[in-house]
Amino acid sequence: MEKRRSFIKDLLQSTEVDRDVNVKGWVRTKRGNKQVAFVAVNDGSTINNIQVVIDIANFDENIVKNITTGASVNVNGLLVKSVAQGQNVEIQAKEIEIYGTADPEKYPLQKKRHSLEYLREIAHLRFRTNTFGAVFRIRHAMAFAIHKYFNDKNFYYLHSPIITGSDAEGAGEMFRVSTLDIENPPKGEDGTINFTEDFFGKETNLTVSGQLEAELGATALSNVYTFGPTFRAENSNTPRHLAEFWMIEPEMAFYDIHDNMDLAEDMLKYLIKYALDNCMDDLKFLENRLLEEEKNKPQNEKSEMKLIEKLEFILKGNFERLTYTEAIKVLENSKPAKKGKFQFPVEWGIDLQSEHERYLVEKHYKKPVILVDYPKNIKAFYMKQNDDGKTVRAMDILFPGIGEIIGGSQREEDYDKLSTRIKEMNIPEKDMWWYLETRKFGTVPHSGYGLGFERLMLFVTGMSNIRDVIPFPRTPKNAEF
RNA sequence: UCCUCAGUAGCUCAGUUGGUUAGAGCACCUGACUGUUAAUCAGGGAGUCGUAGGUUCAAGUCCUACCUGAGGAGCCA
Repeated sequence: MEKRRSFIKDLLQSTEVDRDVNVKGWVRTKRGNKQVAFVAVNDGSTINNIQVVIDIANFDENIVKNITTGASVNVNGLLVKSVAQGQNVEIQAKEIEIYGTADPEKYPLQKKRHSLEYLREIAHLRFRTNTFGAVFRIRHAMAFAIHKYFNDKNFYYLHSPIITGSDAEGAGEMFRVSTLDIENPPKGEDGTINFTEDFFGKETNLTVSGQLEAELGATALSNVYTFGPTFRAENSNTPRHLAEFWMIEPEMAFYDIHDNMDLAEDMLKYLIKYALDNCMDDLKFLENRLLEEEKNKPQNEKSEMKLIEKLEFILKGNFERLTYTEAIKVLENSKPAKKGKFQFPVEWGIDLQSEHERYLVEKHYKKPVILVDYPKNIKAFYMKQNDDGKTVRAMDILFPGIGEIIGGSQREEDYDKLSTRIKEMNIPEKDMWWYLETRKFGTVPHSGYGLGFERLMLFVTGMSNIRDVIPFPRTPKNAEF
């Protein structure tokens, strides 16, 4: 009797009407009068709801009463052309089963729009909103597109370890992993904690980067990428940082820094195009949401482009590529520098501040910028040294509104140069023996980069807080859910 | 971690130089309406004013500390 369940996404596109269908989902709204009720049902397959029309006379009073915002329902009915404006098809209900009621007095979501801050406090339910439905459908699409992109390019997906015994990445503070009794840890004669009694027989932490391990893979498989969770115990309280985030780290043998930049730019464009080709309904919703949000803002705070326009714009042109040294010159000759408007003065050798990056991307070039050849003193030990003795082949890709979305480099493949640099920077060499051996045996020029998945998500969705593009954000003082 | 701002009904917010019984919109409930589209109209219930101290005849309002959130900065992806 009961038809197989259809997804609402498919029914809304169907031209085959006057047939029995079954949908299962959650009630978004109910409208109507004594005779007829209109129930908007959503099953997550699309941002759009299907309208279920209930002839009240044909249904038990309790059923109709319990169809409230948030309730889960099983609907059998006839898919028909809608006689009213607003939707092409709707379902004339024949049977309705309520799986679970949602007490309207207590259900925290209303038909009306909520603030993102409030929804963050009910992250277990925020999936049921249009905004987060859209965001997480896009998040899936982006994750899928990343695998597809690399797979189509002969990259292998490499699982780098989550637990790491090396703290040499230098990418930030780490979370310790230990099974020792925290109240009463075993101690050596000198009073320090004896980690040889710990689970792994040594100090271990959650990974801050899979890069070093990816490099090992690349020295045999040629092209690999990692895509996994990454953990940083930094006390960062910004809309761009998480303590737990997802990072994509491709690593390519026989790639120099230019090949590296080409790949990174191509990949970003591919991902943005994928979103435009596959997530239009959700993007349109998010675009309207942004317009609504900016309605009351003063003109100078409004975005210059609408969301979809902004994404299409990225596809059109090439990213601006220049060296760090050239960027410093541009900044030195800029209006804000001459008027003393920068809070941090510009000079060769400094690490660029947010205000400098934003000037380059948002004011000067007005498009994504790739900076290369940074001073070696402000970059990591593994980056390939240039012949000038001052710079390394590092590259950062800066996006409008986001800042650094990708950081990467050509890696130093020369054993002597690398081990000298490790000594100079006081990195514990004994922990790095395996990394150094790849330079001892059949070393090759190679490159790679790290893409912050949530930063990509910020850009693609137009959301402004990184906590709203990951299902369960982990930030300082917050690990609820 | 630093700087700034905020915390009042389920949600979003107003609340004057400190002064009667703390308000509005939405949501919710009840009623009306023969097809609604954030439905509409009428009525109703709803509050430990973030927490703890302090000043005062009197504190939502002033002071101190703390908690939580947001924005900016640093760290970075």
